[in-house]
Order: sequence, then C-alpha cells, then structure tokens
Amino acid sequence: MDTSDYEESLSEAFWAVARRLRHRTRVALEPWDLSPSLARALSVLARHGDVRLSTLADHLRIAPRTATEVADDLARLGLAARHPDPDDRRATLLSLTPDGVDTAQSIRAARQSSGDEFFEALSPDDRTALSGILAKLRDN
Amino acid sequence: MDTSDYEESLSEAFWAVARRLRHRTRVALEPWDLSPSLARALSVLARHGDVRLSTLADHLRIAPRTATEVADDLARLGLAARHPDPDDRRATLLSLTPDGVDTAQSIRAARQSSGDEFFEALSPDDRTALSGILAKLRDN
DNA sequence: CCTCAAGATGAGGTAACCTCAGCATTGAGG
DNA sequence: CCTCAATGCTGAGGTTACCTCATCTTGAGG
Repeated sequence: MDTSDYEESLSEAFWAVARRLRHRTRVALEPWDLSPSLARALSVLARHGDVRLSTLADHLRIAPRTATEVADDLARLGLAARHPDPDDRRATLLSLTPDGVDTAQSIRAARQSSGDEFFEALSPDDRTALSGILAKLRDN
Repeated sequence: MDTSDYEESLSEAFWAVARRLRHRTRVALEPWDLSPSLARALSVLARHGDVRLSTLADHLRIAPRTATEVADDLARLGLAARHPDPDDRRATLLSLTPDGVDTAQSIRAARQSSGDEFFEALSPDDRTALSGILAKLRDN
C-alpha cells in the first residue's frame, strides 16, 4: 500500500463514516423531527444562550447567510426566537424558547442514556485519540 | 466535561473536519474541473477496471440510483463510458476512457507530489490511528 | 457629515445524496 | 418450459445543507 492508496482510503473511509454518522444522527433525532444541522444549532444555543446570528455562524462554521436559514427553521419550529440586540440595532439575537430549551434538554438526555451512540462504539482511548486528531485536522 | 459534551464536540469536530476536507479536496481538484465525488468514482474505476454500476455504488457506499448519475457525469466529461455486460444483459459496465485513465493518473501523481495533502498534516502514527478508528466506525 | 465596515437577509444556485416507480432481464421452482 | 420473484438500471421528483452576490440598515472613525 503506497502513500497514495493510503490517502485515498483515508478520505474514502472518512466519507463513509460521515455518511453513516449523518444517517445515524438523523435516525436518532426522529422523535423530534429535527435535522442534524438544526440539532447542532440548538445545542450551540443551549450552551451559549443568546447569540447573534453571525456568532452562531462562527460556532457552526458556516456562512453567515446560512445561519439566517438555520434561524428561520428554528423559529418556524417554535424552538428559538429572534429579538433585537439592545447594543447594536443591526444585529439580531437568537434565543431558545421554553420549548427549545426542553427540546435541547431531552435530546441531550436521550443521547446520554442511549448506549449505542455512534462514537460509543469506540473505546475511551480511541475517542480521545480521535478527538485530538480531529482538532489537528480542523485547524491546519 | 461530561459524556454528553464529549459526544457533542466529537461529532461537531467531525463535521467541521468534513467541511474542511471537502473544501480542500475541491480546491485540489480544480485543475481538472472535477468534483470530489467524481474523483472518488474515477479512482474506484482506476483500481477496479470495468465495474457494474451497482458495484460502483457498493464501493462508493451510495445508492445504486446515485451511481447512475455519477456514471452520467463521468460519461459527459468523456472520462468513462458505459458498455453492456456480456454476461448479464441487465447490467452495464463502466470503464475508463483513455482520457479517464490519464486523468486518474495525473490526479494520483499530483496528490503524491503535493506535500500539503490534507491528512499529511498528521503524523504517520496519527494516520494509522485514524485509519483504524474510521474502520471501526464504518462497520459498527 | 461622510465614508466605510459590519450585520442580516433576499435572490438564486449547487453538490451529492435520497426514495419510489417502472422497465428489461435473469434464474430458480414447479 | 413457464411463471415469478429478484436483480440491474434509470426517469421523475425530492431534500439537505451549504454557497455567493447584491442590498438594506446601522455603527464607528475621521
């Protein structure tokens, strides 16, 4: 196996896992009828409270314009609401509604209690290793 | 950091890396005006020769219907061509054209010579670890 | 004030997937 | 042989999660 093959299969493996993870996540979220990306956004909100859309975009590492759409979707579902930033009238803050808080919490709880969560197939060591490796890849 | 936070950041990190990888790959493929998924298909063809569309789908881990589209695209670009399977008249084989062979080879060469390939930011040990971890995640 | 930047969004687009239904062909069981 | 379920491909029609570009409002510095 030469370097090229190695690279090849690394990225192939990566994408195979990505697809699988996406699928698993979607299934896990079915009870709430939430897409993976909305669930991610929800958890950012749960962790950081009110955030500007641009900040949300930063956290999710997506384009600001896309954060607008995520906010639209969360608002449409009644999980979050926009309100004006008192400090800057250009900006909009997004915050969870009570329903959003509940949803975020129950997703969290469900994940915690479900033993077959995707990454739990790994040993703790593997998880630590993966975490470190992903951090390196994320910021290179 | 409890388990849930840990999970959370693992999948977030995973997706952040996925986005980055996709972008990097796209940039790397610009000289050939090929999308990442077509490049993956091309390399499957380069490694396996003639394949049925369904086999291609298996290799790429995509739905059979999607393989049809990949084949359409490769054919449209003149990189691959369909021809009937002599053993089964239901099936179509896809094979690289001479142009496709050249393209596959030059992509391969470019990857080999470019030192800044995405996963080369990792140490060989990390690459090995990642490879093993992905293999576990792929088949759980 | 005036200019330039920053925040959000409307418009419009894309890649890479998917399911479902339908057709042709095949192979296994009666 | 003949039927019939299974297999292989594809047309039709989504969906998700992104993107860029242009435009509007507001803010901050000279």
